Amino acid sequence: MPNSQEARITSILVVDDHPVVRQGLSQMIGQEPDMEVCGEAGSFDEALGTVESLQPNLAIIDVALGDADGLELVKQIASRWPSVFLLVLSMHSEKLFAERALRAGAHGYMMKQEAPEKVIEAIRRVRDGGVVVSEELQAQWLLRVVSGKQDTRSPMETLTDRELAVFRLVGNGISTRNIADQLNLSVKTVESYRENIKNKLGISSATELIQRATLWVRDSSDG
Amino acid sequence: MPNSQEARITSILVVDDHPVVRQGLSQMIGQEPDMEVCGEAGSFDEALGTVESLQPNLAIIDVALGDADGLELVKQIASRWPSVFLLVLSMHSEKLFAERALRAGAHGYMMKQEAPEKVIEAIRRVRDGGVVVSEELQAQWLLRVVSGKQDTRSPMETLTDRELAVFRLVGNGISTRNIADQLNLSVKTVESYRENIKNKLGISSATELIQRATLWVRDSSDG
DNA sequence: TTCACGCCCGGGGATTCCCCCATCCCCAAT
DNA sequence: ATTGGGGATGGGGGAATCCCCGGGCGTGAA
Repeated sequence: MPNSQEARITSILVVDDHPVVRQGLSQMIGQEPDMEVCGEAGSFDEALGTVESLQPNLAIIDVALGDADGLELVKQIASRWPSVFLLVLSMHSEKLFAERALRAGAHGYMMKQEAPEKVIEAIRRVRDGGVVVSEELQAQWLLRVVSGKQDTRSPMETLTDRELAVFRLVGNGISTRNIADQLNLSVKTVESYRENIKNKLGISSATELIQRATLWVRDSSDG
Repeated sequence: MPNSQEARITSILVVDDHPVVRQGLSQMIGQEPDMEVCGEAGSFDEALGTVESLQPNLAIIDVALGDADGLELVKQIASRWPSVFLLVLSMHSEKLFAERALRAGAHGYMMKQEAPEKVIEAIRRVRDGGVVVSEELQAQWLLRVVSGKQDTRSPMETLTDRELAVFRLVGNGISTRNIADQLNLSVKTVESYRENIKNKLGISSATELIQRATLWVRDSSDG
């Protein structure tokens, strides 16, 4: 069983709305002998279609697919094709998205800032059934478990997946109505999310909300 | 059809804090016969160093270099090595950064969402001394030239004192009502100013106005 | 003078804001 | 099995705003 390489090659689907990033990942993966890129997708719907038609062993997914939500894509793929391993890639801090990604059904989370070798290594570990998060975050989670129930999370980390998705779209300059259309929700629901966000972040007005969201999207940091 | 290809090859420096993106750009460029990647940089300082040591013909620069500001890098390179052509790449909408990039000294602005062929084409046009922005923005700027006199001023400079004051307050997250109180004006007056600003800056919605004002206030305070 | 333009204000319909609240579902603790 | 928390979804309704339209008033330039 340790032979016959052909059968062991991991087929990978790359999902990112930036062609440049897809190209980079495909190139990196193509240089490895034990994996290959079987397809690419640049949008939410395209990703679902290609997962169905290509049946990859693994998918690499960006959390920010333009105005679409990568975490939502992870949830849908995880529920409809549970055998597909999922590695989430993002430019955002792990503190904010790693836990959400894993809860959504992903097997690993990695930042785009990481070196190519790290990404390749992460793919192998996810493919082999492992879980990938940064060591700092692992240590932090362990600490949280050991030290009891201290909630040391920052306000941003208390946001729900949905709230965070709305927050990101607000930062992209999308109106409440368009956010509702984008997420297939009622305008009233989006309004509720915006209120919740404001409460959790200690924001009092809509203009401040747009401000904070704009700066957050631009700096892609946490806090 | 020309000869002596060697002498015509454009040497390019790729500046981005994400290795994956550098890999993608390098790969795309490497497939073209008339250009090559002579180096990569992942940070502000590294970029300055490699420009000095490698003397590339052209540099592709991301506006978001981690904590550093890509536009500031553009300014410095443009002033110290004026012969280096600069193409700014970003994941953000052109409406927010394209004009800033050009005024900082870049010769082109392109979004990462664009297809690889578009990026390659943009490199060639910048290399040949051209300017690259999206067609929509070109049309918008042309319209401004045609409709009025040849006003080479930045749209920001066309704002009147009052409009600028309102713009600054909007960027600080102050509501229309509070702006009116603060300036001892009617709410309707402030609304009119906001409308005027939107017209002059080519902004269509209130959220975009807050976005633009927020970003403007942010980097007119530290830079 | 005329004319352009900056400044100040208003009407009015559409939309959003903002604070209430309700329902449903899932899951965990009791 | 019951209770209770939290998340997701959305409604009501009054206030505030957005957004396009318009008007006056002053000043300086043609």
